[in-house]
Amino acid sequence: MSETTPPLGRRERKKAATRQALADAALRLFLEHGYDQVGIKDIAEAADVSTTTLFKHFSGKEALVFDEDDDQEAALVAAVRERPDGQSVPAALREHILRTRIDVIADPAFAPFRQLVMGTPALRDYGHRIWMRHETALAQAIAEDTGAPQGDPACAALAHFALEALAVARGQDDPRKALDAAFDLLAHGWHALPGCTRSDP
Amino acid sequence: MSETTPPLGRRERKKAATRQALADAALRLFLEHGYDQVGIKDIAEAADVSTTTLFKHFSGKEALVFDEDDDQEAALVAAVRERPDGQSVPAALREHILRTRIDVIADPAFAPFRQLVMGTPALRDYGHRIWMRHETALAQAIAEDTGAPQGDPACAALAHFALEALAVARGQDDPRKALDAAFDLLAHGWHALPGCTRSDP
DNA sequence: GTAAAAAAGTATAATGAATCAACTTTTATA
DNA sequence: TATAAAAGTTGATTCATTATACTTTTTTAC
Repeated sequence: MSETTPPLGRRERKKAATRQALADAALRLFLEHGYDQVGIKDIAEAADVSTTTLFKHFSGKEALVFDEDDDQEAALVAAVRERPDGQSVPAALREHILRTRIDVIADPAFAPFRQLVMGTPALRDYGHRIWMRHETALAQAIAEDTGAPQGDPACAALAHFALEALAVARGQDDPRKALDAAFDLLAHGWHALPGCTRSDP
Repeated sequence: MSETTPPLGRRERKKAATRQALADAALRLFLEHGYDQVGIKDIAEAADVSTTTLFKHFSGKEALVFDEDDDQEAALVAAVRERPDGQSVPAALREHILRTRIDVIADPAFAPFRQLVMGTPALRDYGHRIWMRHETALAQAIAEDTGAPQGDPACAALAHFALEALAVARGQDDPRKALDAAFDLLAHGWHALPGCTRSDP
């Protein structure tokens, strides 16, 4: 669906292996000693390459932790395009994010990784940034779906807020409940909330 | 309203002067040559202080560009608390943000500054981060206003989205229109939009 | 009014991420 | 097989930021 498919040459195989060795070494060391306690040099040494080689594979220290997920964007767009009949766009996005980004991380096996990322500002920010990269693609998919013009501000807003909903949810005690609250707001608006007195149309 | 009020000692006066000299020199140099072309050393020299002194006044290179606005948060909270009768929370926030963060910047005199910040990823991100710092205070103000419990996820979501609306608006051709679209979404929900077929309750 | 404390500032060196330039080895291919 | 492209290496270099140890200024308390 993307690159040179199955027949990888020896070259690309070795390249991928080096890259993987770097990512593995980095994650292991970060989990063992903490992100700030591990230097680029340590990682390169552990993977038995030079630091310059490391930077040819990864754009920076934080990138070592995140797999550059190409499919993630496709899945997000598909969640909108191929949602079941009768399901609204916000509902489709809520379910997709809940399934792929909240429930998965809730697995106790991911706890140390989760703790590493959320406990390191540089990693939290970087993760958030690459997640938000899907904003324009998602906005476009929503616009197409609803027949709105390219770059319609309402679609752009929904796309942005839907992606941000993940950050909101993660900052709360009960992420699932918080995600529901955020998407209820996006679906029905603040005026639809119970304790919303003093409102004007 | 905050610090040692009028009677500033010589010490604090000089300190403030040094700080201002640094901020002025930084902004001037950044505007002249671009953020990445100016080093910390250049700024310190222009303000005639050592680089160590610079870092005693500012937490980092990006902070030189932004006045650490203490009142900003107070104004945001006040916009919710002291809004006119009959105005909803989203409407109050929309107006406040439009007035203090969109219309002001639209002044052509701010164009170079605006261009500097928006054209420099490090500055754009930093500015966004300090703006989002008001999230919890705003969420609390909203919760108090509506009688919701502390840390209510719907209030947290509204606070987050309302602040993010600024970023959405700035990324569009017509920021004012985009801000309206974003706040319409927050106020009335996606289901209230015209081209919103295939929706479920 | 002076002495001690607190705070601002300086110089210098170190760390750590990221980049640059020049070179070697490996792999693929014409 | 020759050769070009890509992977990797070495070593130096830049730049923001921090640490250490020192000097000067201003305040405050006696």
